[in-house]
Amino acid sequence: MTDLPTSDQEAELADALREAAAFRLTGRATINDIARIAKVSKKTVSRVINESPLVKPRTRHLVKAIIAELGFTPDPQARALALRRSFLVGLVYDNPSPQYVVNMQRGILDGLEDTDFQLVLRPVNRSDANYWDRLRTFIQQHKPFGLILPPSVSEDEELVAMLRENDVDYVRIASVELDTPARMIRTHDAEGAAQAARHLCALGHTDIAHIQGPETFRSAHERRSGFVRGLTESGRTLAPDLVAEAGYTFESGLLAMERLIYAKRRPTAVFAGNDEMATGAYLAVRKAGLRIPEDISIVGFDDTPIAGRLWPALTTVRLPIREMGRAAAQLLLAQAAGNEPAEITSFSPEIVVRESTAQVPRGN
Amino acid sequence: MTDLPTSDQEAELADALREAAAFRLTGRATINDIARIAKVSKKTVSRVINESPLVKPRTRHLVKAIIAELGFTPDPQARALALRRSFLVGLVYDNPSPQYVVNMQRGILDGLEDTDFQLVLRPVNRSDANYWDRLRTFIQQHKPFGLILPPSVSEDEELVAMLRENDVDYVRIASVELDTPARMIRTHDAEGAAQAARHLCALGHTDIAHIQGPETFRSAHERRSGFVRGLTESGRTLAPDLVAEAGYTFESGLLAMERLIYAKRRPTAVFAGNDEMATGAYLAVRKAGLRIPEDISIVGFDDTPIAGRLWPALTTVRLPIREMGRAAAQLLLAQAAGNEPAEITSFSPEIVVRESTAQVPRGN
DNA sequence: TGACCTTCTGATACCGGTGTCATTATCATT
DNA sequence: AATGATAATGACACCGGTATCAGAAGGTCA
Repeated sequence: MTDLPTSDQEAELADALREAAAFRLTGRATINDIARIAKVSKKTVSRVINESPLVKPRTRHLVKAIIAELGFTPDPQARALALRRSFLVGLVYDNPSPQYVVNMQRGILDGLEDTDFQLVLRPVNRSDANYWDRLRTFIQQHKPFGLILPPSVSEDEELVAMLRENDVDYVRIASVELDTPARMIRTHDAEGAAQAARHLCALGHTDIAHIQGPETFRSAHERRSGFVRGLTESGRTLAPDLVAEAGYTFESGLLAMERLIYAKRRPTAVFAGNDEMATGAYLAVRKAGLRIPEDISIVGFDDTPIAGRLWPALTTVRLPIREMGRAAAQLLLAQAAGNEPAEITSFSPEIVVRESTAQVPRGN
Repeated sequence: MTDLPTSDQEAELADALREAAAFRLTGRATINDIARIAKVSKKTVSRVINESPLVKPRTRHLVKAIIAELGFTPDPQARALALRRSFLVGLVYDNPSPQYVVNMQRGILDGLEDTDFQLVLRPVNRSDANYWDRLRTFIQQHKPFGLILPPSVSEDEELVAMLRENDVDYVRIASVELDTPARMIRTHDAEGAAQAARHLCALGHTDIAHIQGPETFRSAHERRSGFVRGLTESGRTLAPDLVAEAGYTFESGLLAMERLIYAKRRPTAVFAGNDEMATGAYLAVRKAGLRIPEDISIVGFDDTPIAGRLWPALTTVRLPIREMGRAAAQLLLAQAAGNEPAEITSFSPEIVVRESTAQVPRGN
């Protein structure tokens, strides 16, 4: 009965809206203003904002109408204070590839669009002894809602333990299964690397080298072991002297490639652990007066924007980094809403064949 | 007399520190805890935190000692609520060059390091009609401490007016003088472009083209007019049919270069308005089967990381983007502290000659 | 010594929300 | 119509800081 529209109720609503309209230009409305105009307590308004089921539909409609009329949005600072938790989402990274990070940022921003959450950047230096302390200080001060941890930060179990202690949500992005489906985005790097191996083998290469990422990155291991698996499937092996370790950076890729070029047996194809190192490899090949792909084929990993800008365009293993960022943000929001996905969100990389790979040169 | 150290005072301090130490592991301290232990009111503690001169030295030392002992830091959310102003610094950008933005981010993060301020990212789309509304909503909700406005957002006077109305500090980064020294970082793009012109003229080029940035960017104008000035000084002119407008993006640079290559009179040198477009130009030149720099010399602008990763390495006009970001952050902090610089902070670009430019080809 | 002026300090309200818990409507039952 | 159970609401304290303003402490001067 009570919830049927009655002229009585409509009059009440009209009255309130009139009052709201009059209030409108006074400045920004607060929960108190809404409560006063709706003639309810601020707690009831708070309930409406938070979608509590404990509000009579009639009341809810009235309050919502006034909120809409005044364009009211709750103050994030006040909420943060009361909830002991802010609306910041931190992206913590120690990633040597800037391209990777930008793309991830974009994805996270996509996922956070039209929410109250703000993305804040927390670059760290894992090799710095007090990186840990600084991050803990940040967390305890700013009480971020959650953190997004791309590789390799995602692999730091101590860090994660600290987050749990401090009751901060997080999402880990990694190439191995490290956590529950609610807290994890998985990439199948090994599979992508195996595809790269198959591609090079299909082109007839046998002297195949690998520029490996740093030992401290799980992804570097995954990519290498997947690559080895792919080679094995095709009856090839990865010769130990054709593996050069580098640091996922351009410069280290350049140096690693130089070592390979001047090795006893020069490879005809190289798989670099990421695009950044592949770009360095390009330069080393050019400096040596060799041609890509005629003399040496190169394959990268990630498919960051630079891959398509190089010449010849880089054949690489595409990881949908931006989409991963978006998924990570959404996963964080889902945690907030209490929704636990049943399965790990995972992304499978796929090789993108461009122009940096070709048949093995004759005479080899 | 009162301020001389007395055994009495030392005893008081020791007592308080003992109590503080005992408190230590109870959790995170608040201003109330400090006040209780120091036996002063919270307002006095607040005064000490805010460096108010109205506190007796003796009291100040006592309170500071306890703060240090407990590692207390004021809660940013509570402060934000009381001050009606948060500790967020927003980077608002609508910049087609991701490299530019990353570098700027880094600089800002450098400048904000070890402060309470957090960098939040606000990418916008200036051509989107409601970009303005979204930004206003952000500002009114999150009450950022200040915003950093790189080109081209910095040129939007309406936006700036809105910021003033809402009492938000800001720093504008632009190639023209748009504001007071306290709110402005200036780059002398025209001078950099003139250097590019002189460089190309010195190499003997006469058929010189320009890939211009979008009309909506002041920097595009500055760079073009500076370039024209440089050419004029050397007795050359910029032929209208050798100007191609593009959008500061890789793809648009590619298309613009293609137009130039297939123009009636093919240029022997091209000055691109930024590195992103220069990268596109590289690809167009390669696709046409031409060589850099033997057939065509290319100069970029910005010196983003990609410049050194291209082959041949790109000759470009270096803008210290990261340093500019740091300076912008520091300027914002200076505004907070009430320090007004007397002169505009400005940065002069400088040409970096690499391998993409050479003597004009024989026969031209 | 008392009047008066500074310099310090603290009680209290406030910023704009949320949590707790008691109280009031509302409804189904008997 | 009275009863009890459940749904809906509000009073009040609280989150951790800052602002206001009155009052206390200390110093100067006649």
